[in-house]
Amino acid sequence: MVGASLKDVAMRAGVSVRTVSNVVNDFPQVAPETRRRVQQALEELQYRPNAAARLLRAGRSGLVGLVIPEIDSPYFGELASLLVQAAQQYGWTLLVDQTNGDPDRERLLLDGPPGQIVDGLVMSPWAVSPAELRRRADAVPLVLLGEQDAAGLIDHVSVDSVAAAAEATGHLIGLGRRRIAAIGVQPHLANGTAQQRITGYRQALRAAGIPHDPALEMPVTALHRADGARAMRELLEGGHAPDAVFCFSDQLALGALRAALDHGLAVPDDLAVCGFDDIEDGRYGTPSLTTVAPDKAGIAERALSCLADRLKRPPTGAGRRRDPEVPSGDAPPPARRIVAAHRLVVRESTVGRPG
Amino acid sequence: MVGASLKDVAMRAGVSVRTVSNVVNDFPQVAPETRRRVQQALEELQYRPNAAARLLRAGRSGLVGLVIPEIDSPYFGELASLLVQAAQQYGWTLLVDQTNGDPDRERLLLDGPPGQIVDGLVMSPWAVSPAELRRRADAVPLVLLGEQDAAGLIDHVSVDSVAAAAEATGHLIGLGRRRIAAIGVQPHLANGTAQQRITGYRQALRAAGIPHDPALEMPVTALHRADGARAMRELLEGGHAPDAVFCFSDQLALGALRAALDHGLAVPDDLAVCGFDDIEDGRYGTPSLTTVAPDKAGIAERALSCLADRLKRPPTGAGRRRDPEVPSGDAPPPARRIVAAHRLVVRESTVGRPG
DNA sequence: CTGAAAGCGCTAACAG
DNA sequence: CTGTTAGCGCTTTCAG
Repeated sequence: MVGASLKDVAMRAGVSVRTVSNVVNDFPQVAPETRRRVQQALEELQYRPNAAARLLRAGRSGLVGLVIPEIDSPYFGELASLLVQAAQQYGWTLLVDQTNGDPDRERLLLDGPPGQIVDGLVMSPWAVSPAELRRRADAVPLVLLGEQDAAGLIDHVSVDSVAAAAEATGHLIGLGRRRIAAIGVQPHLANGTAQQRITGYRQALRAAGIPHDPALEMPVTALHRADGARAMRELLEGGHAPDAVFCFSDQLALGALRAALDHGLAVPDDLAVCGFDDIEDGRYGTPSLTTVAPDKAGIAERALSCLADRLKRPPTGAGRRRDPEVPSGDAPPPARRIVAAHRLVVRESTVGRPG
Repeated sequence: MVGASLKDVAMRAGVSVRTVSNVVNDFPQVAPETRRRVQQALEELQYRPNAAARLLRAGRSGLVGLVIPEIDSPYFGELASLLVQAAQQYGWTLLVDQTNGDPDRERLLLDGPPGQIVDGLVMSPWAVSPAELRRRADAVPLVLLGEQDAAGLIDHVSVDSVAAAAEATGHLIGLGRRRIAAIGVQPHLANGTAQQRITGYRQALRAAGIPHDPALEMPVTALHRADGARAMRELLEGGHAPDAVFCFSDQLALGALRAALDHGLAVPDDLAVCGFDDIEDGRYGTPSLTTVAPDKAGIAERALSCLADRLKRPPTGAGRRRDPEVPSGDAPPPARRIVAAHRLVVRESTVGRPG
């Protein structure tokens, strides 16, 4: 006893499957009396439309996927949660998967079951290049998250990292700091996040006439607390002690903060610390963390609305026909680059306790 | 140009779909030469098996679902990440969804697209009762996470929360504390987590001959930092100042910690704080947090191995026939209750800085 | 307004 | 070893 099919319901109600289908899908052209009978049969048999069959035939599952490098990681966690909720507004169910930044897994999720079953995908790529993603975007409507330079190839939403990093650095400069370190350089990653943030950082220094010291730009392998702590320790032990540090993520900042405290430094008096992401831990730690807050809700909302626009076009399913000779009438709309808002949130780690 | 089907490949290779299917599924009985030809056609046409069709026909998608109340929330985030990785060992792709503890959404995910498309489900229910879940477990193999009393109805893995809470409380008592508060009572929730932890807490107090003071047992509406901070403030302002507090989650503890610090208390001297979950924030905060560490990797591994056992039984797909008259030979194995390990991790929030 | 029937892409009897 | 074919459950065209 696994589930009743349309046929079962049709037999019970004494109608054809067509009519049952019409009722299930709320099509108007059904006589009230017929509809009633069908609905009763539906109820009695506990009918649930088979998602696989629907998908095969209609090419729509009502599912959208979110593919991110790490689910644990407060930033992506918060974003995922917001996307799940935003998706409900569109009548979609959002499913999340994790790549760990592994290129093979990024490809697998795109090509395999999740990518095929889903009506559209929101993805934050770390390893696969925009050009390669572009090819898959023919198969699944795709919206990218993050700063990688998709160069107009794919729909894409992110904050202006260059400007945000410049603001954060400017805030530190405004506090009178001069030896400002940057933690979070990641030359090996395909996504341009770190690249853009270091650019903004340097811009702000230059604008203030502060010479740029490469020894203060710390690379990391990942954006976690441990990496931030390690970088801070190196800075402190290397004799390059800064009087402020701008970290490319809150997790890095939290790690750096802990390392500085362990080192006997007072924050913010000896060292001002600024992060990026505005995760919850930063708000409740001691001292609380000054940070760049991307408009996460806005990012979620705009990513999905962007996806919704793509999905207005014909579904990829059933009646589809792949005929290279006959180009599909109207060209797809050009890729969009959406810039989400951000703001600098000043807290204790740069200005101390109020009162 | 959406994708080549088996038929397309068959035509190109000059064989039947059967043979192509055999090659794709790595069946041995294919002549080497034929196999080669087919493989080439596969390659040229960039063939990807259609997941929907496969699922419809074979009743297997290779996907498993994880349904949790909140994706943001470090504990579930870490668990989700571990489950994603463990699933790869089994050749499954794990998809995560969030319910916010909403009963309707819990049901929806079980009945609708995600629940139907997936081969099995790992779920941490908050609102739907075990009895109701039991009914759905006929449709999807289901493994529960957390403490709710499934009473032998459904496979189920969790730590021994009573014992763990007693250990944590015992640690506080061993430190010489006597006015030990508990933060995290949740009488309204269907999952028995809070209930079990308060039970362990009281057990430990009783064992130490410490009278139990209801004014020290603080209810919360959610397990977040803000709730922990609020409860702590009430405790402090209500004149019931404790000398120690056991919080039912690390997030609560982190919130309580911040509130205590804001209040001018020294931790652990004036107030010792212990949490539950061992999330990363607790390890890197100042002071670092003493906590009960559930063996998350073990939970993930055992949940999936449990699911794997269920999946050895016939798939729910295609050839299935629902005939109430003919009971399916062998009864399903009885529900299992798996207890995962935990240990108390002592850090600064109860014993101060070492050295 | 409703029925009959084709077929989405795949797997797996059932032949040969 | 390989070909033919019957569906899985659904949507949808085409007729009434």
